[in-house]
Amino acid sequence: MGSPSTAARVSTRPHRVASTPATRFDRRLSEILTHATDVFCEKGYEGASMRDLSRASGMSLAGLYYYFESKERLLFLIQKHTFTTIVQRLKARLDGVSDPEQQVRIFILNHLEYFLANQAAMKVLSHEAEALKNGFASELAAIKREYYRICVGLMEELKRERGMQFSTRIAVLSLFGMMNWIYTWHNPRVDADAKQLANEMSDIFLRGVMTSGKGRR
Amino acid sequence: MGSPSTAARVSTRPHRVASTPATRFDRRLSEILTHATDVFCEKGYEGASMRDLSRASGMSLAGLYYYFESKERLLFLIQKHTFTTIVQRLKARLDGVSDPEQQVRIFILNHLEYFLANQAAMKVLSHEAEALKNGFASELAAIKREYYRICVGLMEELKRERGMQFSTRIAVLSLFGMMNWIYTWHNPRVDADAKQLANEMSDIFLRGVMTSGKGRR
DNA sequence: ACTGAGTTCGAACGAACGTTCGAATCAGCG
DNA sequence: CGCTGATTCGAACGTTCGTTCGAACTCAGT
Repeated sequence: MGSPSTAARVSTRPHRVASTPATRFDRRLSEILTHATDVFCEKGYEGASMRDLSRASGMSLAGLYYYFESKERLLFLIQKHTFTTIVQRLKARLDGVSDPEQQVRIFILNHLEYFLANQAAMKVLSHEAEALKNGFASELAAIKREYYRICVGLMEELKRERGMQFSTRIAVLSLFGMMNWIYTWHNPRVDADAKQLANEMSDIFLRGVMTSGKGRR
Repeated sequence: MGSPSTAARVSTRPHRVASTPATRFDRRLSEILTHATDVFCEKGYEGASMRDLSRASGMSLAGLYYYFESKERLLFLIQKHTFTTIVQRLKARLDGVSDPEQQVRIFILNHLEYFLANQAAMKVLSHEAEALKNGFASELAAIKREYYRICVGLMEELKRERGMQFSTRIAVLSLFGMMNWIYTWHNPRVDADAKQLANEMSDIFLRGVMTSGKGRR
């Protein structure tokens, strides 16, 4: 309400030729999202001001509001796009693979590859998970739950196949912890690339969770 | 400079009898720290205003500044106290234990027990790790490094004793990820207590890291 | 050259921010 | 009681915050 009819929404207008894959509006918006992601990554959502975002994207303070109606919605757009993309890539990679262990290894590799290739966006996704409110929060929580459910499904399948016993919830959440914590320590000049890290973490996690015996202290 | 000579510092004044373990100043300060910890936990450091802290601690806005000279120093005091305490408890528990696997299990148990018993403080410590600047940041980084080094030491000892091969850095940082991520998911009404969680995570981690074979995919 | 929709901006809004200051209140002791 | 230093507070400081508004610019179609 109170805004121009076509502004501040993702374009639904037809684009005539394939020369430009999206409208000018969408292209400019995603440029802004990219710059905003870097600023949120560096200063945090609350710590970053609209004036910081203006400076980073080279657009005036007022001009930004042509592309989104609030700072909170901007964060939402960043998080939703990032999360949707990683889920979608995962599904494509899992397609056609049936061995449960392979599937879990693919899950970990997909997560870490995307994480390291889009460090800023993934840090914003991990670190600012609680910054959104109400409607924004619940829409994002739905995607998060889907992603979590996929991982739980893979683990349960692996468990059934090999007749193992462990708490799926603790295992999966521990795995997420291992993977997401990366943004606090990964240094591209010191640490290995995503493929090798994924192998190391997969080995630790899978060997840890397999091995039937309860292994009490 | 510009502040009263005794104010805004931890007391070095002698307290005469053992009836009160600290001065009135120190007691009041730690009450404020407790309330501030809850607010920082809920709203984040940047998201929490001094007026929020005033409301939560039942003291006037101006009154707070009698106890610390800036919002940043308040966060520093919280983080330093929390981190110092967990390191100190760890050292006491490790004393006299010589079996490396036992030592690692104790490390994990100590971390998780303290984490769950002081969830708010540990979330502030984990989540607001980048909020401090310059002097404050480096003093805290020193404690963090000491804690990290202790864990690395235990792992190297375990590695030597059993002739294993793995990257200590990746293993230790993965372990920290598993443990610290807890603040994003732990629900006391659903999840087990610290002792059991520590056992489950220890089993996953130790079994994952042991087992000599490289285990390539 | 004119139109009209799409895009950008300078300037300002009221609210909230962290911090300060001087006066008021309190507690303990002569 | 009255004195003294420790503690607390209301009121304000100047700055920065997210957001708004109307005017100006761009540019394809006539």
